[in-house]
Amino acid sequence: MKDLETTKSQMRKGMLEYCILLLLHREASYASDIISRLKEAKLIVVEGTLYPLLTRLKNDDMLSYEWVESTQGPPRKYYHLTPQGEELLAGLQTAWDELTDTVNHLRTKLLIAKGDEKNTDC
Amino acid sequence: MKDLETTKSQMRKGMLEYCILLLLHREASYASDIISRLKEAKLIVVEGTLYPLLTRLKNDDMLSYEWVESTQGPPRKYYHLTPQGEELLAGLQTAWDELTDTVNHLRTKLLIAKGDEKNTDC
DNA sequence: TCAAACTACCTTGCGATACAAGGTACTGAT
DNA sequence: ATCAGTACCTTGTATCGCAAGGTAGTTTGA
Repeated sequence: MKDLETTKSQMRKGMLEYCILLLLHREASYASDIISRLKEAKLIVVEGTLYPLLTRLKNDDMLSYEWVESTQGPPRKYYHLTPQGEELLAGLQTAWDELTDTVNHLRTKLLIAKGDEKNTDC
Repeated sequence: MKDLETTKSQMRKGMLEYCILLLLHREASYASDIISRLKEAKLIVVEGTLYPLLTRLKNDDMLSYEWVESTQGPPRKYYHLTPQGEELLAGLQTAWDELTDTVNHLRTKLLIAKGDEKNTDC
């Protein structure tokens, strides 16, 4: 039964963009490092997902970057939020809150109504 | 700037399946009614989204349905959860909780670290 | 010197999803 | 008989995440 895994994966869609903006809001970072940080936070992301996403955000003027030389290995592209990116982050913040409110509302209204029938305060 | 709308829409992916299982967990229902209920909960879903989703869940034995005659209009397909569907719902419940925990963790760790610097309890 | 390992960049092709738009069919009222 | 209302469903398009594969600079070690 692979459907649970599929849907769990689907649940992450869209939130990745939000989480990446969150990470970059604090401080500039580069792709490989972003992947490591998200993995620490239990959000597995791979290169084939992240690079197109960063490019999209850059093309929409939400991010910009500078090349920074590294003492070990090739140079790195450090991304940071533009003012527009900060606005987008604020908007996603609100969207995220509204969405969780909606789902939790549905949940308490529907699940408790069936599972927890001891509540007879009507 | 259409990117916010796009991403808000993305944030809903995967959660629709969860919300629909939530609705059907309480009582059987049919497609048009499910759309109305989700709209009340501020989750806009259209037919072209819902019908394929219901079919997918039925083909995976998460849902089953019966035709029920209506006093007004054509007969309706009333969907309800199978035992497997109940298991899936429980799994999605856990997945949802873990995901919101992860995101909220990232948020308090990163946003407050920058915006709210009065917290100097280190 | 040359090759292997490491790091970091990026692209291509696939499957899954949401949505817009359009189509079928039954019912009841004008 | 025709039109509005309800409920079903399908097709085509765009987007997204991911697996897999590719490029290139740096360091290490034989």
